[in-house]
Amino acid sequence: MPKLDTSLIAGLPPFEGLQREELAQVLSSARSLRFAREAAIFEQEAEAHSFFVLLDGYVRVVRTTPEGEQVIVRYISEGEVFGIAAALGRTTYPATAIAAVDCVVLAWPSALWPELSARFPLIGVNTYKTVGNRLQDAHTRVVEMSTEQVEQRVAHALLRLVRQTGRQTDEGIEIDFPITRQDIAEMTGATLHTVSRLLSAWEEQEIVRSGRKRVIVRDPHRLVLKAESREDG
Amino acid sequence: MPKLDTSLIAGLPPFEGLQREELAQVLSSARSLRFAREAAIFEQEAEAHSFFVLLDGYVRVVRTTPEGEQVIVRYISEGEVFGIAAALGRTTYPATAIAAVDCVVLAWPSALWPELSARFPLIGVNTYKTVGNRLQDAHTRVVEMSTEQVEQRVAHALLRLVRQTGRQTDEGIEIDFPITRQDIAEMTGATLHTVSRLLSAWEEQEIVRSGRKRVIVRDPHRLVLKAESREDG
DNA sequence: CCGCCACTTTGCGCGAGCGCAAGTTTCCGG
DNA sequence: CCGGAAACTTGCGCTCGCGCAAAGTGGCGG
Repeated sequence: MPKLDTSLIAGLPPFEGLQREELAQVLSSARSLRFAREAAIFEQEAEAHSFFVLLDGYVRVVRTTPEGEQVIVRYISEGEVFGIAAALGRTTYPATAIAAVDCVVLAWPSALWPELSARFPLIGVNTYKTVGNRLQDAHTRVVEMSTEQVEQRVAHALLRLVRQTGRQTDEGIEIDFPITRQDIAEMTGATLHTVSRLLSAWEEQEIVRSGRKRVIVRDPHRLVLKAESREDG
Repeated sequence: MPKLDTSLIAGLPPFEGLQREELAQVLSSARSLRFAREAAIFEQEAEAHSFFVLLDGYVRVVRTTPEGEQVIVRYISEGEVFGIAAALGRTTYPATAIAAVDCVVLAWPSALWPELSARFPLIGVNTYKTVGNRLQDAHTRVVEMSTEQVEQRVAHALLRLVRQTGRQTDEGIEIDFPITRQDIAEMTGATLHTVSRLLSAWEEQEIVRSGRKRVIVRDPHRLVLKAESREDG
C-alpha cells in the first residue's frame, strides 16, 4: 500500500485543527479507494465495516423502501465524512452510497472509531458538528415536505445543490455532477414527469437551462422567488 | 437548591453504565425545573443556554416556518435528552420545546457539555447513539412523506406514538398525553380535517377510539395493515 | 458511423386531499 | 351551573400533481 500524504486531508473539515503529525497518524490507518461512476461504496443494511471521507467526486446516498421505491437522502461533496454508522452506535449502514461520478475516498475500519475519536477529540467534535447539521437538514426537509408545494420543493432542492456543488460557467451556475429528472424527483418526493414539466417551464422563463443529466441555473434570484412564493412569479 | 438524588437518573439511557459516584458528580451541576402544561422549555432561534433530560412528562418539539406554519419534529419521553444543540456544535436551538403535560426536567448549562462528555465518555457515547437514532427517524420520515399516502402516514404516526408512549387500558392502548387532530396533522403533513375524517372512519371500523385530545388504538394489527397497504383493508 | 437505449418531453384524465364553511360537542373557568 | 371558547365533525367543490401512454432526442458502445 502506498504511503498516503498528509496534504490529502490537511484543511478538510473533519480534520480541522489537527497538527501535521496527528494527520499522519490518522492517515496511517486509512486506505485509499477508487470507485467508478455508479458503483456502490456501501449498501443499506450491510454491516458497517468502514467509515469514509470523500477526497474527490460526489456520492449519492439513497434509501430504498421495502416496496422498492428510492429516496435520495443527500449528496456528499469533497471533504465530507460519510458512512459514519459506527460513530452513532450503529452496526449496519442505514442507506446505500453510490458514486455519482468517479470517486476517490479514504476508508477507516469502523472498529477504529472509538480509539481515533479518543486520541483526536477534534475529529469527534468536527464529526458531530456535521451530524448536527445533517439532522438539521433532515428536519428542514420534513418541514418542506409538510408545508410546500412540489414547485417550491424542487426549487429549494436545486438551490441547495447549486450552493453545495455549483460551478460557474458562462451560461450560469451548473450542478457539478450528472443528475437526472428522476434523481431530482427522488430528492423532492415528486414524479419525474412533474420535475420535467417544471424544468421545461423554467427553461421557457430563462431561469434554468437543462439537458440530459445536466442542470444549469441561470437566474438564481428568480428561482428563490419560486422557492418562496406559492403563486406563479 | 435542594440536593438531587442519584436515584433520579440512575438507569436512564443517557447515563447508562455510570457509577453512583459519577452520577452524583454529573448531578451536582444540574438544576431541576418544572414546566406547566403548554409552557415553552426553550424557543427556536434562542441562544442554547442549556441542555436537558426529561425526568417526567412529555415534551413536544416544534419547528415553525417563516410563514408561521408549524411542524412537530418529535415527542420526547421520560429519560430522553433534548435541547442538545451544544453537543452538535450549535449555539441556538433549532426548534421550540413545549411541555405537552406538566413536566419535570434536569438542565445543565450548555457550556458544561465539553467538560462533561470528556470526563464521562459514556455520556457522549449514549448521547450520540440517540442522535444517530434521531437522524435515522428523520430520514425515515422523509421517506414516508415521499412515498406514502396520507392515510398510511397517519397510521404510521399513531403506531409510533403507541410504541413510544402507549399505555394499556381496558379499551386498548392509549397515547399517554393529550393530542389533538391538529397535532397529528402537524406530525404527518396533513390537514386536521383529513386527520379527523380518517379517525372517524377508523372509529367506525373499530380500529381506534378517540375523543377530545385522546386517541386509543384498539386494533394495532389492522392499523399496521392501513400503514402498509395503499388500498382499503 | 450508426443503432439502440437511457433519458426526456408532453398530452390527457382522474382522484386524493386541501380549502372553505357551517354546525356540533366537550370542557374549563367563573 | 352556565357561558364561551377550544376541539371536533362533516359537506362540497376544486386543483395540484400523479398515473398512464406515447413519442422525441441525445450519446455511447460496438
